[in-house]
Amino acid sequence: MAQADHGRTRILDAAAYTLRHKGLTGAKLSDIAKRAGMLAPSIYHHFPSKDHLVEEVMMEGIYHNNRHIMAQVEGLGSSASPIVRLRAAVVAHVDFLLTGDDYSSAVARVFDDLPDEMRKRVLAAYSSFDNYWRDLIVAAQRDGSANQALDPTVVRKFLIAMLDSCSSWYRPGKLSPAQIAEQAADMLLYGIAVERT
Amino acid sequence: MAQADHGRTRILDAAAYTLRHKGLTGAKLSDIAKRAGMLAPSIYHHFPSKDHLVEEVMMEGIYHNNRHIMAQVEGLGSSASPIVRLRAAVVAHVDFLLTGDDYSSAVARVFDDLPDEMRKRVLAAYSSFDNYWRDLIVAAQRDGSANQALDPTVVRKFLIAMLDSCSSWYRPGKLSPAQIAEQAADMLLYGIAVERT
DNA sequence: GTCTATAATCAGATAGAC
DNA sequence: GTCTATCTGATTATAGAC
Repeated sequence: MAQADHGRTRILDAAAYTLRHKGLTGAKLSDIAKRAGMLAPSIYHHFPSKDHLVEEVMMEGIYHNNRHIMAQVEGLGSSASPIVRLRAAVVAHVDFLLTGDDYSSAVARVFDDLPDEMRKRVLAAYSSFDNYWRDLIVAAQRDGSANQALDPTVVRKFLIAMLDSCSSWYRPGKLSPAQIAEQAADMLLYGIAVERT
Repeated sequence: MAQADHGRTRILDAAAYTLRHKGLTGAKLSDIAKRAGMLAPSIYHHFPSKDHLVEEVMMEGIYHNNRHIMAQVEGLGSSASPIVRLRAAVVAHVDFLLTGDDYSSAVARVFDDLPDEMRKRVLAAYSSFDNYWRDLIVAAQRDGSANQALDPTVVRKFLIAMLDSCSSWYRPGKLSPAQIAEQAADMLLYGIAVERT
């Protein structure tokens, strides 16, 4: 990060921002270039094609987010219970998205629209991340602190979709990113209802 | 529905299917036409532009889904408690998406990519729907059966994003649509955790 | 490393025959 | 009501000067 406006990095940042806000086909090369302070053809000096640029943003987004969540969870220390670890992951994920990481928001926004071949590669990179979530959920179930009647895969899909959505609807105002993260964690762990009926 | 392959309807169905599976820009007019059994220019005899066609699919999707959920909830009768009504809405929404309504799945898939003006109009049509969800949530909170510490708007956003996602990841196999719907309802109402810690 | 052309492609839309 | 042929505009990508 010492050299944040080195050409390549400046373009990647501009692409992440533009993909996040305009989607895959909405993000024109000229928009990205403009934000990076250059004209469209100049991008080709740094990247062979729009697809290559997009793919690099996706990979960065996945690894950024992944590293951040893992760091928060593992930072709890080995004494933390599985359910506490799961809660920390939820909070970290929401907080990361809302505190302005364009890369991970870009992934959430454009993933479904990627060309087939690229989506396969990005999905493969994502799978280690998926497994991490899965392990958090399964550990809590084995521990008896999470409902064993829930399917871990279904929980993971619903959970990630729910959390990823916040970057598209959140606007600063009444609630802070940290408060949204707490609400998400409470909702996911304890549900909307006060008690089982 | 008696005349399901009337020209207009055939095109709308084809557009809903194609938008659902390929997204807004991925759904070419030629793809839609092919599925409707004609060539692209023929669409212009029935619709003035791709945008008009897309907008009509969005509106249909919203009203279909809306009517279905309301019918299920109101069908419970006036004796049903707010939390039971909320659960019924969740189940109905998931079940509707997974039992093959291309229109509402198309809305979930392409909404964020719509041109600004159209998105505003679609959002306006959506707002009565949003209010219905909001009322279900607020009623349960007032009733004391839902956690009053949760922000109703945040709950609604997270809830809808979570439920809408299932049409993009669900594949028939181990679990049926009805089972996914039950898992979603249990997750949302009671949470992943067994008890508050 | 960025620019000014310009090519190549593709998709939405139109004209007009049948 | 659907077709063939064509136009138009936008966007990715290339060539080559500076």
